[in-house]
Amino acid sequence: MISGTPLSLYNTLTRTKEAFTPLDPDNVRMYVCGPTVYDFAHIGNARPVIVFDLLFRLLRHVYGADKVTYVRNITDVDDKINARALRDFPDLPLNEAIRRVTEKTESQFLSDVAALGTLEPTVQPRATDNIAEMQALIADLIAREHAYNANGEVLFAVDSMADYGQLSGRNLEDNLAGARIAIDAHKKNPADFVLWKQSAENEPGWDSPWGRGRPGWHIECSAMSERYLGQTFDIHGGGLDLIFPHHENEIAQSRCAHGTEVMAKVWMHNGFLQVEGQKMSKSLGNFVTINDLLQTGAMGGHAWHGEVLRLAMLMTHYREPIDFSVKRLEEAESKLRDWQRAARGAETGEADEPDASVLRELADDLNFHRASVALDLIAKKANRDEGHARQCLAATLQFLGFSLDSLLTSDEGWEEPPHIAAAIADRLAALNAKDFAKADTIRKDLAEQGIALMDYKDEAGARQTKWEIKR
RNA sequence: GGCCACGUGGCGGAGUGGUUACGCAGCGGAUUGCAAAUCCGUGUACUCCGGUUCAAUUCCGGACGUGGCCUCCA
Repeated sequence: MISGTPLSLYNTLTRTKEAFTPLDPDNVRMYVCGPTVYDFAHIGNARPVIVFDLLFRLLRHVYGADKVTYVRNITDVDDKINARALRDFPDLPLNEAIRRVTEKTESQFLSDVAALGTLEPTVQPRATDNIAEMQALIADLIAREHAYNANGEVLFAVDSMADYGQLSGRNLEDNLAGARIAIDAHKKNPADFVLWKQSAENEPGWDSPWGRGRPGWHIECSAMSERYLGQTFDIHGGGLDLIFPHHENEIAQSRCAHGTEVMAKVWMHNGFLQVEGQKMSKSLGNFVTINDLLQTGAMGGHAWHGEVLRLAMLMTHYREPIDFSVKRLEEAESKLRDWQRAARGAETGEADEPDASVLRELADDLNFHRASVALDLIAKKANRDEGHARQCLAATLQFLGFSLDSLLTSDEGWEEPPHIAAAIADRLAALNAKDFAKADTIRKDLAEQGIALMDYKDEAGARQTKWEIKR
């Protein structure tokens, strides 16, 4: 362990916080459920992306940047995708229509997510590139008598697994009590779920020993995690809502196919999100996509920087519910600006280490909020010019996925317009001549261009001016 | 009906069996030609009802409230 930081993570499987020990410190392996690419990702989708990016960064720091494998899948086979393809491209052949939908949505997702300050996962496999692996897994399950063929569907037999339901803490009787499971005559147990289903002519399908069809929802993650991470790996993450049935069924498939006791050692789940105190839904009209926030005034009347969204998301512990609101975004924005102001002028290099106290807080089940308190303290020291606080703050911000000037200068390709420097020089000359009227005029002109000027005195006591973009 | 979270001061949000969380906003002060930025100081809290305890916001039980899952929704 490079930094000697002991990690402790909350494990849904045991409902406790546990010391984390990787199976192989030279290859720490994490799988996170990624998007189904049929529509813009909403801000709820952004939460696991951001949370597990933070964990990825922490793991890379602790075990080494090249010793962590992070897999986030792209689900590009799904009935919602089919429906969208038929709706949007009714005149194209189905496969072509589907390809259009998934390619467009995937690239949109990747650019949205990049704006949130996230690193790219090591591998981002697509379901459609892993059909053969899924079929092999299903064949194994049938061979081991954990799956059966009925009515043209291959189903997983939950009764064949003694400890099915371990992750979600529910037993099969509980599920039946709800009486909301469709009783299908062809299922041996109503809780049995589909591994492979037949496709009609107008549905995408692949040839298989069980006829032309397509995979069930859960099997892709079992197949892809095995392919890239092995039969047993360290961490599996996703949203709270995936615990049941998705993750429960992934576990059932993988363990039964491989005859293993464990699929992933640690299961981590982020909490849900509301918008302005209400459940996010299209019918309530408060459905907000990442892209809306980055590009439009859908929330708060103007677009928000991706790093502001990142901070707004991390301000609350990942397992707690979040109420996503304009007020929260404003608070995140002013906090990030405070940090960037305090870090300004820092000279950073590759050797700069993130702050130890920040790392310590993050190592405690990703307690970002306590880490941010530590960051506030460093920022305060930086503002007082204490020691290496400024460098430390800058390095820590970058480690956490924030840039050093995104809120102080303009977004992309920003270069300081020469007239700003000239105007500042003119104004300083005016000030030294005690021509305050002229100085104020210059400041007002720049303010109208969105540039805020701030006077201060340098170490020699001479008057200086700095500037930043104001909103 | 079953299972699972959560309920902290104006807001955000940690944490703890007894001692200031912290941040934002507010207020007071310093600094400043003015302003901004920055620094210093400062008030308000733990949903309700029982129980355990010398002591509970923190443990236990219950109530109420909010949200999630049991419907291929992160």
